This record gives sequence, structure tokens and C-alpha cells, in this order.
Amino acid sequence: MTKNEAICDCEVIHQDIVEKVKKNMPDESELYDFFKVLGDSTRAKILWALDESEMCVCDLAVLLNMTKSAISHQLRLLKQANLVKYRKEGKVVYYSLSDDHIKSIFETGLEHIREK
Amino acid sequence: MTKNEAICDCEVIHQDIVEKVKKNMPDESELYDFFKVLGDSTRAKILWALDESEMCVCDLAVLLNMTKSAISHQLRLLKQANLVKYRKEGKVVYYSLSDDHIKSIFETGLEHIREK
DNA sequence: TTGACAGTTGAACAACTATTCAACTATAAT
DNA sequence: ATTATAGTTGAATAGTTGTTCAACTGTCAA
Repeated sequence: MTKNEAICDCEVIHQDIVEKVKKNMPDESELYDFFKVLGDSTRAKILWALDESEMCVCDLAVLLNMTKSAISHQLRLLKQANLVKYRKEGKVVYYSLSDDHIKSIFETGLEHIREK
Repeated sequence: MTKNEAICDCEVIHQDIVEKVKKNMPDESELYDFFKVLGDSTRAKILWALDESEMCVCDLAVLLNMTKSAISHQLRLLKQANLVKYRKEGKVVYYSLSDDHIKSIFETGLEHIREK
């Protein structure tokens, strides 16, 4: 058992396990960013809706009973995370999902909460 | 096109689509709570680690370079969300995943971020 | 060219939340 | 009994973030 040098306020109990897990831990901060984006219920609902159908900003605002501005702000984050894409048609901007991983993640999530 | 009664500041452009999507939207707030729990990187890392191996609070604190207190607070939230379970052995409390949905969600997430 | 509407954007605010700190319980060992 | 360590807990703090508000751009129609 060796004293830990840094912030941690305890001794290392299972050094071997910690080492093993540390090796296999992916340092991909993108992964955590990805789940952070899913972590807001407004964004989750938008993704859920877009999984059903392509929609414009107004449609989403009506559906979720929110302002266009609020929706637009969240769509920007979803765009940055490469979760949605868009196409313009005159004044109207149509958003849709950029890939289908989101659907399977939602489905696994539903399985989880229904198994109780 | 009918004016929307509530918060939304725009007219309904595609009434049919909004109606259709609204019908199919699950009102399961548990689902959004579930993703909210995953949305914090500390909790995501804890879950990732526990997917590798059962671990005690100290191990997790050393692994993530955080205090036992911080880890313990997050473990409480994961417990409430039924994502982890624990067993006591003397002074030591060992945590592990309560089901294996988390693993498949992480794997789908990794697929997503690697496809670019 | 003027008005109306879809959508975006930046700043400000309010609400939320992760971490810290200190005090505490419980178990084990000397 | 006393000391040491694992872990928990509640309150406080500090950082983060979702929404609002107002101003703006771009497109379409009269």
C-alpha cells in the first residue's frame, strides 16, 4: 500500500485493479462530451423527434412548447456534436439526424428503465 | 396554419408532422433522467471503470484523482438511478454495475465518435 | 421597398450542480 | 479504550448552463 501523491485522500487498497482499469480506460474526452449533449432533456427530446421525422425549427418549438430561440440554441450544440444536420429551403431550415447511433442508444436506455 | 396558444412564438408550419411526432413521443421522464445521470463525466468514468471491475471507493478516488467524498456523492446518485449496486466487506464498500445496458450504450457511443 | 416571418446570435440572468469542507459513523487493529 | 482508516452526509461555494430578451439577417410576398 503506497500513499497517493495527489488529490486523493486515501491509501491505495487494490493497486493491481487500479492499474489494470487505468490501462483500459479510454482517454477519449469526446465520449464524455457526447453523453453530456444527451444529458439535457430538451436536446434528448429534439433528437427523439428528429428520429421520427425531419423537422423545422418552428415545428420543434411547437412540439416542445418552447421559443424558437431556445430551440435554436440547443440545435447549435447538437450541430457542434455532429448529431444533427440541416438543409435550407427558402426561409425554412429543416433539421434531421446525422447518423442512426442515437436511435439504438435510446432503445437501450428504454430497455434499462423498463427492466424494473 | 393556426396560431399556437402557448409559449411558442411562431405559427405552425407542418401541423401533420407535429401531431404525428407528438403521438409517438414517449412521455417517460425516467428516460431523460437516465441520460442526465450519464451526462456527467465523473459518473461516466465511474461507470466505465466499474464495467471493467468491481471497485471500492478508495480505488475509484485514486483512479480518477479525486477525494473519497466527491466519489461517494456521485455513487449516491448512481445508486438512486439503479445503475450500481454495492456490498460491504468490513470497512470496505465494493461497488459494481447493476446491469449490463450501460456497456452497450458506451459501445454505441464509441462507434458514433469514431465514425468521422 | 416595405412588411412579415423563419431563424440566428450574444449578453444577461436564474437555476442547477459538482466539488469542497468539516463533522460524523463504523469497522479493525494495537 | 484508543487510534486509524473507509466511507457517508449536509451545508456552502463556485462553476456551469439552459432559457430569456432584444437585436439582427435573410427570404418571400404584396
